[in-house]
Amino acid sequence: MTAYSIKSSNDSQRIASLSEWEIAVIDLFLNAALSVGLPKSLGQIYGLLFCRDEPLAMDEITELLSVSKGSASQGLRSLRHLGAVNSQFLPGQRKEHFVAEIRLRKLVSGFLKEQAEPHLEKGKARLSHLQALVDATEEGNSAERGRRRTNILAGWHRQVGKLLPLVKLIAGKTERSHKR
Amino acid sequence: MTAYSIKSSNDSQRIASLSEWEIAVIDLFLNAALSVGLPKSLGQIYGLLFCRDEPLAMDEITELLSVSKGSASQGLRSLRHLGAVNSQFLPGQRKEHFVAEIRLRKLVSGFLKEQAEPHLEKGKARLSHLQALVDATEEGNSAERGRRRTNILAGWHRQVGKLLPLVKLIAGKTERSHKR
DNA sequence: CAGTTTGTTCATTATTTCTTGAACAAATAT
DNA sequence: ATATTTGTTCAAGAAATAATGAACAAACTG
Repeated sequence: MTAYSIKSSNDSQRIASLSEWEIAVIDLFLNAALSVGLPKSLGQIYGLLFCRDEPLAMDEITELLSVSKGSASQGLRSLRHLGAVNSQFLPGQRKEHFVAEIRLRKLVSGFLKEQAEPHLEKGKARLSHLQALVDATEEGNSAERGRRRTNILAGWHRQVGKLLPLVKLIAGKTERSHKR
Repeated sequence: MTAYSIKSSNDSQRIASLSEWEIAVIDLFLNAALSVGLPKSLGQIYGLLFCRDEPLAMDEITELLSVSKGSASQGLRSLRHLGAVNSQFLPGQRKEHFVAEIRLRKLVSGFLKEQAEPHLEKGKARLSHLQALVDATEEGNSAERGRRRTNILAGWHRQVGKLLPLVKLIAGKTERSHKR
């Protein structure tokens, strides 16, 4: 789980090596990604960008992490969708360069927006479907039970709908400015 | 994704069939489980128990869902760890019987306790490790950068630590009593 | 205590998910 | 226009994860 090219000390040349602490950070994000159900390459890429002050281009990423071009391309796309990285085209440079978003609030809300909200939406549809099925059930124990359960689910749905915005809020609440 | 034995109407015999709305509920929980990174069998089992008023035994579960004994056994254990099902031994009955926990607050807090908190704990250890690595880095750009990043991570860690208890609270906040 | 019933474990198998890399497209440079 | 650089897509392979079922253990039963 750790096989990058380490660089012992001085740091001036742009790419081609990771310091030990950077490797540890990358590994940290790798694990964090897995634990929220995202592919590990997303974690690695974000971790690397998180370490660096200067924007990195895709080929620097593939080299430093030894991941394929395909993974880097797809990974960066997902990270952009999640709002976890931003890209910029430096004037004069052909390549697109990537930077990590480090504001926790943005990370959390991006994650919720991409991962949680779509499920909530689908849930709404499923609830109606369920409602219809219960209505189509001939009266009896089952129909009655179905109604009770549908009500519970609808209540949960409401609750979670209220919860998400609050989480976003709180995640940014006491956040201090980080000097760059 | 839907191949249970459906039962068209009247419901009195204990097991051996699922009504249409129950199948829909089970499928709903199957999807919910996958979306929070749990195996689908957990979702199915919970979904089934959620539908029923009476406690079910393991063999009823395996039969109704056509899952293996192994899956049911392991699935029920996980669900118990998560606090999502409770078991009871009815007097006179040999078999253990299972019931779904339907209080959202309990479900959320169980989930967080089992899934999130351990990661937070590990995170603490990782942060110290990281700190050590940075301290061991010879002074220069990299060390300075490492310090800044470590501070950011420590801040996030604190934030998330504050967030979790709040989520648990809010999840139960306005919950109404559901009649049984 | 032999015979059931009930439930767990774990090696194998099946399924799902991720990664790779080569082929392609788009944009810039010569 | 042709060649080069940059980035995307997607089928095939690799890796990770979950499900199965047979062998086992434990607890009851007569």
